[in-house]
Amino acid sequence: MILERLNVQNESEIDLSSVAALIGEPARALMLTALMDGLALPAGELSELAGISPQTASAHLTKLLEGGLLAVESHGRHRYFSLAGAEVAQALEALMVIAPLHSSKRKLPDPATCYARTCYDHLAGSLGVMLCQSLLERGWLEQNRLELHLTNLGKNKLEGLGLEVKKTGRACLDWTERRHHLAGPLGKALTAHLLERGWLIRSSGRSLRISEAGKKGLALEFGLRL
Amino acid sequence: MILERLNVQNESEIDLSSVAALIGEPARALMLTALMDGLALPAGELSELAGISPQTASAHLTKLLEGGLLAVESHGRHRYFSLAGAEVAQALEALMVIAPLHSSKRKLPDPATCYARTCYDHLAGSLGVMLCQSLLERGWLEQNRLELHLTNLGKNKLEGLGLEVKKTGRACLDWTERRHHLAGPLGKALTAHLLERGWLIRSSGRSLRISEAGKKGLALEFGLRL
DNA sequence: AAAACGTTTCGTTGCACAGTGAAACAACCC
DNA sequence: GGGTTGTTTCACTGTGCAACGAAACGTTTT
Repeated sequence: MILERLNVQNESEIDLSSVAALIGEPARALMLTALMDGLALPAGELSELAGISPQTASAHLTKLLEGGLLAVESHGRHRYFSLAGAEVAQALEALMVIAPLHSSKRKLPDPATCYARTCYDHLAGSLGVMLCQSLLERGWLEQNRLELHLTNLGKNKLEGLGLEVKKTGRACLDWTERRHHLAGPLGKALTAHLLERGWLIRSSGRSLRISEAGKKGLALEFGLRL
Repeated sequence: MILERLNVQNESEIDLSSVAALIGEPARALMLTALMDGLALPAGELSELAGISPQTASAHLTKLLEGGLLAVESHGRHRYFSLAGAEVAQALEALMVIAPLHSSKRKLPDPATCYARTCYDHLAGSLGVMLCQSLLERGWLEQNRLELHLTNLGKNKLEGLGLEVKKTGRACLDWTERRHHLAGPLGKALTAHLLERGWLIRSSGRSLRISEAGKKGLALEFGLRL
């Protein structure tokens, strides 16, 4: 997980108006506000969110990066963008205060979404972090830097659930929890499994909720205390 | 069918990006920062400050007004613009924080400028406030709401200095001091006199400094303790 | 190996908007 | 009154930049 931050080529050119101009483009403003909860989102998702094509979004994200408003984290072929710091979120909030009508329209991070959501293709939120933690504690998973491998115990247990065992996992930083959750093919497969079984149910947006069966099942199979 | 005014008249159209876009234009940003001390400046001075023609400045100022970033006060043929509120200044500061180079380049209000500066055409800063205060205490000036009139004593004294006595003054709120100083024709004439005599010397920008002769003269003639 | 996917680069088009000169308007001065 | 000054309006030009299609690149998956 490499956190790169592009240095501004000509620093003397960057001033108040430049930063404001970066925010002052509807599509960019949408992407920035989407990141205000500190979550890191991939370029594609941001482009969808802003209602623009991936190419256009890429150009915008590059500018935001160069302007020091965003940080990026490359995960394979994905690039996860997040606000460069709390000061950026603060500035956005300050602007919202003086944006007449929208001070009422602005919504705080949804608690349900914080609890359980999809992070691209896998489970995130505090539930995702808890699950990952539990699998590590039980010895189903082994962590080597950012790689998460199934142990033999884990393989057996997952086979018992009818899951592919060839897949490998990857640690993904959860921005609401500031701890890792399980991503990569394994994370994707596991999440898909939980959805198929009806333990997790897609709610509005990326938010997820747990079914009654899911509560029992997750406690029984993965040792989660919910 | 002519589409009248695509400009944001409908407040529901105003959002984060619109406000940021207003600030994100170099000339407008310059004018806004010039107003960050809370001072109200006329359109002409703002256009000069931003290095643009009066027409262009007028267009910009109109937009800033419609966007709710500025307030305006008409005094005769002058229109004094000021920030619409403290929240605006706060947002501008928040933006300066995340403007890379300017976190180091950003200068707090210059102490010298805080001490003595021109406010359009008259003396402002703590020196301006002190002078106004002293003239009131000595009974040269009388205050009636925002009007500052010379008393007979004041007229005599100023005539002794070779100043016009027909002129009348106006109280102008000093934002660095949060107290009034002497403005209006009288303030202008008095300041011009101080400059002519070499008691005050124009420094960089609107900042002023006091000469040695000025220190003595101001103490002697106006009872200022410097 | 090939195929699928996420992302970026390139080339082009189109539009919003800052900028100006000329002129109108308004308030102040002598 | 006429002249001056501060500001705005109008009509027009030029350009910076967001947008997209097409294609290239790098990674992951089968």
